Amino acid sequence: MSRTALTREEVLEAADDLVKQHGPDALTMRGLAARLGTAVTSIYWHVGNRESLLDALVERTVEEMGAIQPTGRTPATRIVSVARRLRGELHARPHLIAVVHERGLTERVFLPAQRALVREVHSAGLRGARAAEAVRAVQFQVVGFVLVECARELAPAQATGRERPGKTVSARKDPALARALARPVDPERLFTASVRALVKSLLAQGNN
Amino acid sequence: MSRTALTREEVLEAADDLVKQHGPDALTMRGLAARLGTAVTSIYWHVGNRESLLDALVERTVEEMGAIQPTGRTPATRIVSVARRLRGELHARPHLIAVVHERGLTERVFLPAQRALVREVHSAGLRGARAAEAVRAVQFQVVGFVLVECARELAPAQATGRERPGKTVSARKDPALARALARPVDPERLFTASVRALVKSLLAQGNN
DNA sequence: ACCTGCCTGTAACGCAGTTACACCGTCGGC
DNA sequence: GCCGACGGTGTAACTGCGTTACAGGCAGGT
Repeated sequence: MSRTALTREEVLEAADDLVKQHGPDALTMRGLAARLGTAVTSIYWHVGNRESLLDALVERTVEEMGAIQPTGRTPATRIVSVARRLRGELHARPHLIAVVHERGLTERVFLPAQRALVREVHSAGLRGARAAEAVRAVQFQVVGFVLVECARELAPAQATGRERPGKTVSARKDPALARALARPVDPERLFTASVRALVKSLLAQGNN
Repeated sequence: MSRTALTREEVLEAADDLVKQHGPDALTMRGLAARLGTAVTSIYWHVGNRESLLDALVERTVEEMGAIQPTGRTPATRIVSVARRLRGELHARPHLIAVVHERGLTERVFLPAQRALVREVHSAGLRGARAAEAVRAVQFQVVGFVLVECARELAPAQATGRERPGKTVSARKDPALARALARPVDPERLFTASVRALVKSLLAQGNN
């Protein structure tokens, strides 16, 4: 009956498609089996269970991302470029973020950028623990930011809440600020500004 | 039969307990009913459905957190203190983070610190869009960091991966860095350092 | 006495992950 | 040629989940 026998790779491919298109919740074992024109048990035979399937998907996608190369002249701009590229890669795979987060595989997503960051931080003159701290600060910053972004996208009518108007003292003194805070965030802009600010401080010698 | 009639508040309280102790996945309608010694339908009568129940829990907890007061002398240290306190509050409620994140209510969790941040940023001399950007950068930084922290805690044997030893160029030149990166992260330390670095840059005038 | 609104319980529906078990084909050994 | 092992598939079930249709119970107003 079976067309040419089912392979693990086929299963992963179909699962990846499903998750890419409709998110991780849409990945059901029965649905996957139906899509492949086979029975549930075959899926289990090839990939174990849903958990392993998701793990395999994460691994697959992270490898597909590969390493990240910096561009720019100064170490600071090169680090920022790495951060932006990492964010871009992650952002292009929102489904991955969801899966990774709910499975606690965040470390895994740190790695593609790690080596590049180490190199740049080092060439900026940072050594030892200080350098490691800088690398990790940037990693956390990027991944954290992307997580927040993804979470925000899930909320349609975010309903910024019942801000009683004119409540904040500064709101009166600085209407421009109030207006800016009322406007929706421009994540790209905010991200670049944040990373730039963070990196600038991290690379400055002798601060604490 | 019923002891003294079931009330919405009782339901919320029990649900809160359940989530606090065993995480949001442990909150099942049947389990909740059993814990309250009542039937499932009563739960539905009082809170609508699981979604609304979770929403109500988030609302409850965020209100319980209340506003956050800064301490310290300079605006920078005061902002850092707000960030640390917000992190502390969130960290004391890991269950809340999970729920909030998977429901896309991240904005909600930004608010307790918002007013304090606005005030401090303003008193540091930032105005208008620049000030708003600074406030948001700190908010994203804090919440993002906590999200990453929570995700990491879910992964028991994180398995930092197959780092082929000596692969990175800098690993040879800077063994201290390699060692520091191999060690587990100290989140508290890294958080403070990151926020401090970010704030320092944000408050510096005339940078871009 | 009866109706109405609030509240509770019984029993089911549909869908999820998972698995026990029977089956079918192919291939190596006799 | 036969037979058993093994890789792979299919049927049908189990459990547990959120949710709901429906049948009441109990108070109070008329």
